[in-house]
Amino acid sequence: MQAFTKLKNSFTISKKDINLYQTLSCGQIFSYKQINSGYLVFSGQEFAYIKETIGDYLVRCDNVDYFKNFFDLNTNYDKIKETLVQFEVMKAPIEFGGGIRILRQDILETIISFVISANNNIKRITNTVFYLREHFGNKIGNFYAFPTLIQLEKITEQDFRSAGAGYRSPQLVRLIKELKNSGYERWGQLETEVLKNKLVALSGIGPKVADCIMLFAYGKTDVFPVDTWIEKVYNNFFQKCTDRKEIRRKLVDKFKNFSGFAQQYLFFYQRENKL
DNA sequence: TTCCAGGTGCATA
DNA sequence: TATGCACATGGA
Repeated sequence: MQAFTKLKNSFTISKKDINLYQTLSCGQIFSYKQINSGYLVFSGQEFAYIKETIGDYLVRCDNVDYFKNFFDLNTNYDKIKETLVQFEVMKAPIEFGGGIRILRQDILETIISFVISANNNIKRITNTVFYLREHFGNKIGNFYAFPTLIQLEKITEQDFRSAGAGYRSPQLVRLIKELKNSGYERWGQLETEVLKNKLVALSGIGPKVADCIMLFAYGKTDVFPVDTWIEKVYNNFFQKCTDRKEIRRKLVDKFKNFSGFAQQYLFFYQRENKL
């Protein structure tokens, strides 16, 4: 019997409100697997099995509240898209990937995953994150949770290298020490700039990784992670510029509290179409 | 073989 | 404060 058939609870999400393929493959999450009948989604100590039906997605999990928050179901994305589509540059990306929702992911997993993401590709990041789960995390059903901070503290630099973290391995060991007693779990209450200063003070976290963590774990939407793909977007659709700090400043100034949403629609559009 | 991938840290000026 | 280089590693 498959482990996910033992999950205790379920709820549905209408396909009008989400496109799961777009939401999972747009680069915001590394811990999911597409299987024949649907998706397995992992976050921190939880997981869900999601089955696609004609009109909606059936989410089976143990912790319904966790996954309703995870999929950001209290946010009205129609209103967000109505606002963004007024910008000419957003019309095609929203038409193409309008089913994306920003996930509210486990903070610790997001921090570690996006430090691994630096100068890396999504396939390899995914493999490294799953290696960490399978070698150091708690067993949940037939699967593995992301390691807790206590479990992460036991991982050596060589372990991280074996996981494929490469030259980021010593930074990860240092980062985990810094996270202990930092109170990072409660930083969501901080103003965006205060939170950013706290994050970039940690090992392995620069401005771009901090923006990703703020958007995907702390729910801050007045941020605009600028990576190699967004640099291409900016040069294709705005103007020629290689200064990522300047690109970020201009895009946040343009999209304000909708920046994080705009970023995901643009990122997905650029990456899927290799424009 | 070379380039690229959800960049960051560090030395130098 | 700004610039430039080194850093693992696998796929295209």
